[in-house]
Amino acid sequence: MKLGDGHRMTPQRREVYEVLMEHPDHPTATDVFMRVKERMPAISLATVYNCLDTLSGAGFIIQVNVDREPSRYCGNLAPHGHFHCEKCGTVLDVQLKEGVQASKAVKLPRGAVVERFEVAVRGYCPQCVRKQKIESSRSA
Amino acid sequence: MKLGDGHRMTPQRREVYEVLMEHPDHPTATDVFMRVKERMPAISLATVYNCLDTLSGAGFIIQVNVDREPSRYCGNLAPHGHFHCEKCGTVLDVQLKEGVQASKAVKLPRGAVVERFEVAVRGYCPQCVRKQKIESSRSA
DNA sequence: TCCTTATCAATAATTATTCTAAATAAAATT
DNA sequence: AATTTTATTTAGAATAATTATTGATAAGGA
Ligand SMILES: [Mn+2]
Ligand SMILES: [Mn+2]
Ligand SMILES: [Zn+2]
Ligand SMILES: [Zn+2]
Repeated sequence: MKLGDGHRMTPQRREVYEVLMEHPDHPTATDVFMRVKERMPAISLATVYNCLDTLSGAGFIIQVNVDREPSRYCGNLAPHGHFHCEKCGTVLDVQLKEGVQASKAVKLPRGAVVERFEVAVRGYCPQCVRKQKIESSRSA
Repeated sequence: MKLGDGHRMTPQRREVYEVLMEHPDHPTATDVFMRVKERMPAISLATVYNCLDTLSGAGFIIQVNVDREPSRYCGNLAPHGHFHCEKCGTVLDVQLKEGVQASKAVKLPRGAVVERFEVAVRGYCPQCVRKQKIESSRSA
């Protein structure tokens, strides 16, 4: 993996990247920090932030924002949307259906240039919905 | 306008709401603060935050998040997406084309319950694109 | 009226993130 | 190889947006 721009693939960057690939669960910077620390105890949170920034700047990973919550990071480079569970906080990749793209989905102002298109769905994940149902049936 | 829940429509809340309706340009909390302050010099930024929170909690306005930037607020309750200009920071409402809704646009995990569906487009607004073109043609 | 709840504004605190500065390391140049 | 330059890491300080706390004030209901 080359980073370009005179950026080097350092051990820290490699670990950060590996961790993201091993567990594609959209961890936060702090999550990544804790995971990398297991194998590289001397690493600092600031370095993890730097690595995540460099890697996303170079296009190897994507920064995913969930409202005002801490940013999460995603190694899936295919176009996709995100589902955020409001109960348990899980973030899942969701595939965009065929033909769902900026120019098709919204009426863009004439002359605008599109750089990015984001689709986010918020709600309750199947697991949380199931639990909720069980609880409400018990109290009924 | 009733807020429900025992929440009152106070003068501060009314001003905050009015300001949002007068200029539907997706102002930040600080923008709203500055605008309200003109007519209500004693108001504090914290109160503006409280009002924005109460109003969005009650569903009268929508909190719009632009990456990690400060939240913006929108009085347009119709379903719509947002276009963010990466050059000048403008946030524009964009209409969703017919049939663009969560269940149609993405392959949701089976059993998930949708609460919200957000579409964001990032890029350069027509004005910035025009300026850019003029500049590049001048230097060419 | 008395009691409860809601609100406001000031300020402190929190949180995520970025910046600073010194130390280290790799790459490029001599 | 030695020197110079550039990139990187780290710890800790700083920042910016937002939230929580608190004490004072104001409604609303019994
Ligand atoms: Mn993803
Ligand atoms: Mn809007
Ligand atoms: Zn869940
Ligand atoms: Zn613009």
